[in-house]
Amino acid sequence: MSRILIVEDNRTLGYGLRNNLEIEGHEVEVARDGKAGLDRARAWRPDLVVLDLMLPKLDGFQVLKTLRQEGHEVPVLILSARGEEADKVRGLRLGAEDYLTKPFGLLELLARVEGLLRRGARAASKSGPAPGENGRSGAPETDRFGSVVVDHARRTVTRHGRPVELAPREFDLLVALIRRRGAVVSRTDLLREVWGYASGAVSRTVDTHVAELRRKLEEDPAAPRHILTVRKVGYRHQD
Amino acid sequence: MSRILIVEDNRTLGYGLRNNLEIEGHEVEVARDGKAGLDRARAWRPDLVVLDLMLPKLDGFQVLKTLRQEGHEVPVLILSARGEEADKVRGLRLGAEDYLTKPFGLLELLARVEGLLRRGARAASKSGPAPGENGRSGAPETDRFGSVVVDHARRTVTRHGRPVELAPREFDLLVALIRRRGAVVSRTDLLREVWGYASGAVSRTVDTHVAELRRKLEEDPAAPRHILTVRKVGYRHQD
DNA sequence: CGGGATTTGTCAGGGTTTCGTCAACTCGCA
DNA sequence: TGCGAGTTGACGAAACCCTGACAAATCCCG
Repeated sequence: MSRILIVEDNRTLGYGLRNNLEIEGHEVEVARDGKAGLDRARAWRPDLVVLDLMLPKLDGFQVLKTLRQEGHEVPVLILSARGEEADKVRGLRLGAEDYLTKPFGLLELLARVEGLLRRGARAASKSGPAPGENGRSGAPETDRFGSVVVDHARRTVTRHGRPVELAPREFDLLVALIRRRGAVVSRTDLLREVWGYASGAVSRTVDTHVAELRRKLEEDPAAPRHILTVRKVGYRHQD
Repeated sequence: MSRILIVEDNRTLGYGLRNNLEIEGHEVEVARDGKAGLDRARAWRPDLVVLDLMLPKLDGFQVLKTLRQEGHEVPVLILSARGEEADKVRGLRLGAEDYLTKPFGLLELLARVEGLLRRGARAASKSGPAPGENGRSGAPETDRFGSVVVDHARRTVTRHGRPVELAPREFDLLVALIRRRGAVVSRTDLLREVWGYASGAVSRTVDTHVAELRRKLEEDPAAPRHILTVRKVGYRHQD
């Protein structure tokens, strides 16, 4: 749908992001250092740049500054290892649209990417879509299974029409499962998506949160019908 | 709905304004220096001009003066970096309709734009539309939730029919939450919309203002029913 | 079919994060 | 100088998350 340039030297992270953004339907390129990133941005004119700050050859700040000086208006989402407030301020000052500190969950990044693209999309097309804040790209506004309704914009869940309180991690986990539409998700993938790339969390963590979800959402938590265990692999969501 | 010309050399700012005004349903063009701005104003005949004062080639004062000399009565909203009273007076002398100093919140600008357009529309047609104060472009004139009524035009709020005094920031924050119609708004987005583009404001600022809103608007501020916290993300308004 | 090995479910304690609150401070303005 | 609005950091309370130990379930294979 949109063209996204990722400027990131960590190969694992770069590939992971590319994969997931491509699954979302975007065209993606990856540059491994600041110089290459700048060149690709100039030549390829992406709709969004995901920019790591710590980069070989030319750091993210310089890339961003140069881009802006040359008049590129492309929205930029900054990734930073340190959570330094100074970095954040500096980044936003230089004209970045958003800022994310590692470790971050994949879902959080995807959400921000979609947000930035939605905001920026209208600049190009003269007749923007109806101002009713619609015209979403990928995800629907709500999901439902059984008597459960998940409202993504509100970050709320109801069951039998009554609100269910989910903790942040629980909600993110639920979304990660729903997103896969029935496919099995390994614990590793869940940890990556929900907990974040650099997270060293292990052991019973995922299971505990799944249990909590079942307790709150399943009619009979002991015999789940929607959040299913796939032995030796992970979990799977079913309508 | 209306044609708006933005004359602003800062690309990031111009881009952001264009996006948001287009979301509000307006047709927008951006000129990056005074000369280009003047040309576009002559040729395109916008319904409103948003005019930066500090501009390359031809500063805002000169643009405005020339426009007026040539007989253009288009409403002009001046943006200025410095808050110099002299500038303001001079701008209004030259026939500007309104004046805003950076950094300003997005909402404040949007509100003034709508105000100017409404006023301008009436001036154009001698027999103004029915005095019922209608014919708006996007937002409704008032919002209500619980026993609270928000009058956008007057920037006033009542609760149980009795007026509630809100500070400017508090009112803007409330509007920003209401505008999203129930969706979660992150602290970052709130800072962007209410506090302004280049604002590096951080920490407890948003929370403090939310607390104040709850104190003034909620029946039981400790158990809010309308201005809700969404942990790890931000806040959400509910009818 | 049964025993052992592996995997998952459950639970509660404590460390951590996040939010609400408050008071001090700055700033612009009269 | 006094005032009100806005901002900030400190602090405490609450929510949340992780972990490790143990129980239950499942699988493997004899």
